[in-house]
Amino acid sequence: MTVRVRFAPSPTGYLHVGGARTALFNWLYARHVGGQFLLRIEDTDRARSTEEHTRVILDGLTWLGLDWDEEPVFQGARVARHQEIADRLLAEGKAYLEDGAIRFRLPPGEIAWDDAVHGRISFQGEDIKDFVILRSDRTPIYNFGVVVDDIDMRISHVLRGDDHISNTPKQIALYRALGAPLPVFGHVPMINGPDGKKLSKRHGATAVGDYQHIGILPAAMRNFLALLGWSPGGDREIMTQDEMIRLFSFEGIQQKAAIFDMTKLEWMNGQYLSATPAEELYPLVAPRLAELGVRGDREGTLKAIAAVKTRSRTTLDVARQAAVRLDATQVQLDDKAKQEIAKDPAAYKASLEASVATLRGTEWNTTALEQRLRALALERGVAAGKVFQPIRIALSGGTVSEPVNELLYVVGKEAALKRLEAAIRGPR
RNA sequence: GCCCCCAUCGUCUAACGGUCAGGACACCACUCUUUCAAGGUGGGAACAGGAGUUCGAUUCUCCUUGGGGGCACCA
Repeated sequence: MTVRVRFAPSPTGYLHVGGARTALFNWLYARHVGGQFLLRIEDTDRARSTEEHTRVILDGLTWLGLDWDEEPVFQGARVARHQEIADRLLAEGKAYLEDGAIRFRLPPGEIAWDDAVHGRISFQGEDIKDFVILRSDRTPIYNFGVVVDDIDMRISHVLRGDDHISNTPKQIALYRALGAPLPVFGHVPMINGPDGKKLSKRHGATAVGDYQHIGILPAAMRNFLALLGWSPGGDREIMTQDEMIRLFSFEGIQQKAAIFDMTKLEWMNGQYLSATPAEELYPLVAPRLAELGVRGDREGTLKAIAAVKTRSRTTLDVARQAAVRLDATQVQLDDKAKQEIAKDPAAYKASLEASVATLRGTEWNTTALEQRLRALALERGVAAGKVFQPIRIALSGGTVSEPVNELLYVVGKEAALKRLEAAIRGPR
């Protein structure tokens, strides 16, 4: 039997991280067993979904590196089919008419299934009310539409959020009434905000687009999401997509809701940033630089990216720091830098003057720069830091950066000397 | 109210009857060092509670408590 799993988002114009994770689990499973990953879009007239809304979902999945195997199926396009099946149920006496709507008659008795993540879950038919499958205007209700579509799509595994557990017995009853074989159901736990409540907009960024926007790399997001509620066992943290596919299993899925930890996501993003070559980061950073009004040539920008990426947590960070290196107008003294200068303005100035004097005749590579500045410190009888830190401040406006010799190199000789001279002329 | 799910450091988790309960994020030291980050070393930090089962329970069963979800002519 071919495994066919599907992700079924509502086209709300917004791909929630919880949904994205469910999609990722479905996708990982499909790829793990060599099956197919399909999409079923839960659009209806009521949800007033648009092409634009659907686009956001598909783009989000693509951004995360998830691909699908067949054209997405749209619930809204299958109304005639839903009506046909509902009428059949009505004719067979398995459903009845009430106020013009068709209501499914829920048989008594146990309804249980072996959940892929929870194990056996059992409900009693008596506890579940008969439910409407076709409204009086003959449009289908979700619980009915999914079942008909999933049967027609030959879905073998339904992996979805925990919040669907109580829908499952209703759907199983429908499968039975329709004489269709049951898929494997699996319910993955929710993702909660820091307060333990369902992750929602008031917790801040909850859409994958938000994370893309603040400069999270898709690979980092994917890795982080995979580890939220799933574990391959052991101590693995950073994994490639292939490793995740190879290691994925339902047994590793947690039964407990997880809390979204932004700090860890940023840490993970930092890991990926450090490991990603500047060339790959360039297309992500360049547009940010443009937004900041910085234009630099590709080569200079690449140098700047390489210099700052290990100290960054997001591509936005990278862009901000690169901007300072590429464009003097982006330099702004921060509070710590001001304090540092204020300790002894005269010494700050004197040190810079001495540095400028030696730097003018220095060959512009990191080795030579370090040698000359260290020699200068020796000459002046001060610790190396006394020479480096004023330069760092004058060049970057802050007290934190890559090693100063590299900073000088990245900024470039002409621009660096200009900045140093400006700093000597006057703090402002 | 009824039904269902869940419960290991603050957070993400490992453990599948016998471990000094391990790792990661965060935090705190120390170290490295021209600053910071990274790295390295070390530290504090958890089995919700109570009954069983067992020679032995974090692990199996039941109860309590606590959290979450669902009970639409929404999806």
